[in-house]
Amino acid sequence: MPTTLELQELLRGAALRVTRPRVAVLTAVHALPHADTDSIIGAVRRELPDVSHQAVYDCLHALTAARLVRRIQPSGSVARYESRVGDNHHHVICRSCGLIADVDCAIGHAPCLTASDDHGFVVDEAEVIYWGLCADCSTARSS
Amino acid sequence: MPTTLELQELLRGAALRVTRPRVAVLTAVHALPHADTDSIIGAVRRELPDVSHQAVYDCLHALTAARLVRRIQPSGSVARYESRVGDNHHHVICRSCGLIADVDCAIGHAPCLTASDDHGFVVDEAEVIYWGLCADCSTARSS
DNA sequence: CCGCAATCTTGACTGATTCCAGAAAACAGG
DNA sequence: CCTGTTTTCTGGAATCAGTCAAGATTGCGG
Repeated sequence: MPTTLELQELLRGAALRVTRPRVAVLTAVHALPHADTDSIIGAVRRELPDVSHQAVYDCLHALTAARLVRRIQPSGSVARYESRVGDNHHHVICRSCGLIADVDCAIGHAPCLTASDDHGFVVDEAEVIYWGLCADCSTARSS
Repeated sequence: MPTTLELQELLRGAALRVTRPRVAVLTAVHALPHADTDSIIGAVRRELPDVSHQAVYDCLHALTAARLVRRIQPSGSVARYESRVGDNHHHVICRSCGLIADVDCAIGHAPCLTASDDHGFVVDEAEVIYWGLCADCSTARSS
């Protein structure tokens, strides 16, 4: 969990102005992995009650563009954000309760980046989502 | 491209009633790979001008539940539907123009289904999305 | 300390998708 | 072929995430 100072350095390093809402949004994303926008707005307002939802959307877009956070959006879910960036990890998602967990790729560092036929595409990222049931839901269902 | 009769058989085989809108929706999904809902509504209405958008949504849900079509929803895009099901293929998506193409998995028949640490999840499907630039956009950009 | 932009606020708006209740159509048995 | 039951379709209204626009603020380099 980075300190406020470290987060400010992150922002400066990305050539972004350091504003209270941005620090609060960054803090929230670090504190709540895979949170949706609503949860982030809630967390931000616990510190700065008067931040508009618009500001949170703007911050999230700016942070995403600067690669300080990553946006993920599994089918049937609203946008979610996470702070782990640049380490090429993937996600397991529970079909029943929506729980999301991180997984490091089984194949290696830059996994699956080779499609068998790339149709002329220049591929720069492979995103993998594993669908299934989390431990709790799977137990609940089989009993 | 299956005939209308074959599509009707598909519906019957899935224990779904054979209705004109359903056949039209199935036809549209087969004819327009990766089409969004609007395009499908348009295609359906070319044959049956009076179908409501609600009926199309219902059909798509019913067909999805019956596994006759597959719903895909990449980040930042509306829901799209495709007719290839059960053959474990994946998608390349162009970041610039949104073009979607099919790719067979490079690793084999049931690829990537093994996460390195599954967190107790029972995984039943791995979905892979390759992000990049399609041939056209990549040419346009480098020139 | 100044001034320029970038950023934030407010509030309305869009567009995709869903919900609801009544009307209509399809399958099964007679 | 005909009726009843069940499922589907229609049309309209509601919801919800996310976006737009204009004006007020604020961070930051000089």
